[in-house]
Amino acid sequence: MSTLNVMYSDEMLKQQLNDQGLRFTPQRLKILKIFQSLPRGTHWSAEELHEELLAQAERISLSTVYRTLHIMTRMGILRELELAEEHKHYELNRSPSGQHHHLICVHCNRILEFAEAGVDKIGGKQADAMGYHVLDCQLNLYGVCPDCQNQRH
Amino acid sequence: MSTLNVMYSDEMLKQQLNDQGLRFTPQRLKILKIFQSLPRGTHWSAEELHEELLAQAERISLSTVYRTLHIMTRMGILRELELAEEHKHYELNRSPSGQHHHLICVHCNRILEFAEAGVDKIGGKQADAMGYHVLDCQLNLYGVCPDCQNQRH
DNA sequence: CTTCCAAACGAGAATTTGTTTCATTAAGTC
DNA sequence: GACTTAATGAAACAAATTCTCGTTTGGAAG
Ligand SMILES: [Mn+2]
Ligand SMILES: [Mn+2]
Ligand SMILES: [Zn+2]
Ligand SMILES: [Zn+2]
Repeated sequence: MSTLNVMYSDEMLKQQLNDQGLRFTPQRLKILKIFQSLPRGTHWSAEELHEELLAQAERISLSTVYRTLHIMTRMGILRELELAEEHKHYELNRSPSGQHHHLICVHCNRILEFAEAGVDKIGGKQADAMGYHVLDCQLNLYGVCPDCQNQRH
Repeated sequence: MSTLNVMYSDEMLKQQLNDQGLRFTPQRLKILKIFQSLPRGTHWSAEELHEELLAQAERISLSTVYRTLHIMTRMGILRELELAEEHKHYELNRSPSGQHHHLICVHCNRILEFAEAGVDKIGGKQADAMGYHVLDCQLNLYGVCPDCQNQRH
């Protein structure tokens, strides 16, 4: 958790997997590479990741996509986001230094990111007070973006 | 939004519905009554609400349950929560005075509530800066509760 | 380098959650 | 009380995710 996950090398992934009794497979490496190649602010669903794999002529099943997303989330490599659509989104976990939060337009689903160190501090304090060990801290702001405010009828 | 929704009376619900061209039905009233009767900290899925209705011998279809949850969320009577399960949860909206956030155990799904005025302040500031009109501000802390930390193997 | 075994894989069935359709009912208006 | 249209219930449908199971393969051990 203290290293920047963007720098994950093949060897580091293999190490971290094997340490947990898990295996380093071409599928897992490929999926990590894809996330590392995405621009910041990209939040992909399992389906979107699968489509990209197909586009790159990688034959990785949807089952494996879902399995890998779960494992990498548990490992702290990815972050699973519950934004306001009917499916989950994933992004590279940039914590702690690059941690950020999300502003979601409930009309057009546009998502903006923003950094705010104060939130994580508040979250950490609250969790401590209740004896919880914090894994992730997500502030979601649901609202209406400027564009959607204008095209109101 | 300035009134405490817990006090919603039959007449207030009818008023607010009719003002929007919607109708005051026995089903909608019943669902509001149920949420008002629940203890704080109860977060119900559509399915759980439907089961309670059946238990009370109310014959309200699941379609109506979903429709009502959406409408009441849009009206600001209920709050829709994206906690880390595979379905949405609903609770009475107590904003702004009684607003609160959630601490979720990723092992046992236990949920604790906590109030923290600072979060909403930070959220409001960020949203303003980006021109968004905020509807809801939700801080979710994912972690491991004390019990689950102990029963670690 | 070969053997072995559990972990991981792919394919597809199954499940869960939520939405849509449509004929019927009933709320609100005059 | 009659009219209009929103709301309802039942059931079909759809999307997202999980499960099952036979096959493949990573990696440890010899
Ligand atoms: Mn993000
Ligand atoms: Mn709550
Ligand atoms: Zn928008
Ligand atoms: Zn727990």
